[in-house]
Amino acid sequence: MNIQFKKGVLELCALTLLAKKNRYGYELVNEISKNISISEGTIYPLLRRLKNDGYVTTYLEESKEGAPRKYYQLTETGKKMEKELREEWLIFVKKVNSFLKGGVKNE
Amino acid sequence: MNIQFKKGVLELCALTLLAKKNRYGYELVNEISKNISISEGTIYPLLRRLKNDGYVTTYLEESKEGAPRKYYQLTETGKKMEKELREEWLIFVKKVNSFLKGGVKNE
DNA sequence: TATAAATACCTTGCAATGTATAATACCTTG
DNA sequence: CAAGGTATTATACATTGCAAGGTATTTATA
Repeated sequence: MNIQFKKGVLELCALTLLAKKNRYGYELVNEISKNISISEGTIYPLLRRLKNDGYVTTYLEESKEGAPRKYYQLTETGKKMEKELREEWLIFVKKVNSFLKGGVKNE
Repeated sequence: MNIQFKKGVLELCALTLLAKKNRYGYELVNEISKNISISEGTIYPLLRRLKNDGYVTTYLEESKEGAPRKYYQLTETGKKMEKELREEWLIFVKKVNSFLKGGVKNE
């Protein structure tokens, strides 16, 4: 899969999944991997960015299956960001598709 | 507009426009800019990459309106690439949209 | 003639972000 | 206690878009 397509979209995917419920990093990797190939080395730095930017907060919880899990929870800013990014994405896709269909305006 | 969304997509846009007819760099900047904000500093390096990778060939033509124009022409490899990238893009969009609609499989 | 503006091309350094790889740590099972 | 799955983190790297700046040509303006 084209690596470049993913840039910026993974953030949207992560925010979207977190908008439904709190999840831990490893879980996000697995969920996203079902549709888009992705590795751990991608998600964890992304989650740290989201936290640094104030879009999520984190808390630890024990797990019966291994190491403790760090859960990520959207902040209000994060929820707002999720909506904005989603809208931007839909507009962007429309514009690109208008190219593919040969319909460049004013030509 | 989100910069990251553009990654890789601009290449597809350029290839798509070139699939219709040969164009010069400055023209591509203007055409793409009608839909997606883009600067010359993005297109010229991109076109050089396309040439280095064998997707386009170039030739010069005089212009009455300014400096000579460097036209870009798709090679056979370039045409193939355009199709592939287009298909990859459409598949990718579908996958992302399946996230946005909340329909992550196997959940 | 000189100056400005538009056209057209190119280069450099930077920022953002995905990847590969490895290290660390926890827990369960044999 | 060693092995392997679970889970997080860190580092070095590659790609690509952007801003800023530069060059050259033509035409219009002063």
